[in-house]
Amino acid sequence: MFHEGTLALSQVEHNGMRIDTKYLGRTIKKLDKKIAQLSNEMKESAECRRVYKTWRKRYGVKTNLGSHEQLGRVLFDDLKIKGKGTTKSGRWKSDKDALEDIDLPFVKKYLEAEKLKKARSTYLGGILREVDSNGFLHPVFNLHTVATYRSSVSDPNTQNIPIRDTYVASLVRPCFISRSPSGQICEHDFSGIEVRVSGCYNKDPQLLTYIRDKTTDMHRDMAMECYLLELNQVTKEARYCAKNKFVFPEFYGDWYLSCANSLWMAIDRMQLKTAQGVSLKEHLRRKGIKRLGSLDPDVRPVPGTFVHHLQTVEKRFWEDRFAVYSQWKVDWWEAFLKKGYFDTYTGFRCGGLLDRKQCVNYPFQGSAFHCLLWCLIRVQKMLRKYRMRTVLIGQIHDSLLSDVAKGELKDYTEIAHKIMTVDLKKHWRWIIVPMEVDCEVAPCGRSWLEKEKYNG
DNA sequence: CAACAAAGCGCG
DNA sequence: AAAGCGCGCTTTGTTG
Repeated sequence: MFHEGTLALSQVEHNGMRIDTKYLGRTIKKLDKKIAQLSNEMKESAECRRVYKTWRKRYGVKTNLGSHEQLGRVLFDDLKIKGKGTTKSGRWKSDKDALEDIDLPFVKKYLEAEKLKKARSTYLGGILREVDSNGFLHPVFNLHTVATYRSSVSDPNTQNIPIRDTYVASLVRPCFISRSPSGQICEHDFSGIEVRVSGCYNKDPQLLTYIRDKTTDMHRDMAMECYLLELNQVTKEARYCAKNKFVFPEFYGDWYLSCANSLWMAIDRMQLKTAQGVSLKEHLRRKGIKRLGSLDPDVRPVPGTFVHHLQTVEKRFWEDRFAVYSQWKVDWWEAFLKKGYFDTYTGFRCGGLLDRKQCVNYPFQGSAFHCLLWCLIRVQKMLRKYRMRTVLIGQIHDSLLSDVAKGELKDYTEIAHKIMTVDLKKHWRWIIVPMEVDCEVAPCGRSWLEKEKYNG
């Protein structure tokens, strides 16, 4: 599969992604201006003066407003703001999490500037550096670099193009356009494939039911438990938080203390409410949970705190709800210790120095990607067989990116959908759950940003 | 100047 | 006992 995959991905490299170079140049200029403007405000506006003066006092001509190490010293040493601890080497933590609750205009501007600088240098700058004279990008796909036997992409990396922050996405994604004014950027995405594949390994009956029975909803149920909600009180946002701040972290080996913290912070940051409009802080207070509680691992959780509550949620999660999954992890790890390796269902052997979490996470991270890779190979064969003009232009772990030629959308999406949901399952009988695919398509000649849900 | 480590941040 | 997994890329700051 990797031999065929290498050939297929080299074709994807050759195809390349069309770049809107005019937009790129324009947006770089615009961002440079915005970044300079922000930097100016940090130095000269009245509301920022106190912080900037303190900074100058400490660093003089060495003042660098892009240095997070300097920022940490200024805020947490000089201005006595309460920090969020230090890194391993003893410097103040100064990432987004440590800064975003500080109510200073200077810090708000700093965070905004850092965000724009990231967009400017990593993304727009990276694209500009790599785009060829025809306006095409040809990123490099690797199958030999990743410990889990996933893929990686470089020069530039097109597997981490911004999407979650809608503003940054709206700056970067318009760069990626169809190669023809009548063509369409199209993306097929396996939904929840890592969870599905993990179900194939651990065969936890509860997890399999969640996957197979569409009337059930794991993330909704965990939102109910985490925030003590009734079914009719769960909002989309609460479900989102349960999914991304509890379920996935727990599946990958996180623990209740850090989950409790991020779920709790999310209430204010995302202004979480019940469906009826009551703030979740207030809601929890009515249920007897009045504060977060200590995040110190050595302090025993106190009843009436959110930390204590999450401890019980975690216990039920692993000991009652997903007990079979829990036991599978124990068995898989012990088998690895005994043999020194494990084999994935897709035919890969992982050995060497692995810790417990890596050992129980690698098999489905790799296997999930192999599902996508197998489909990519097949889709490309079909495109060639039917002499279609649609081309594959990328792959993002569980999704397939294409530039669909005029008049081929219906055929292409049918082919891709069938391969991903039907043929794949026939090829690998270990896939004992349904595979589901979301398809998104951009209007003719428009960019990757503008993809929207497509229904046959 | 190059090489490297650390910290940070984007994605699945 | 430790306290999410996997990547690539950038800037800062140090070292030789």
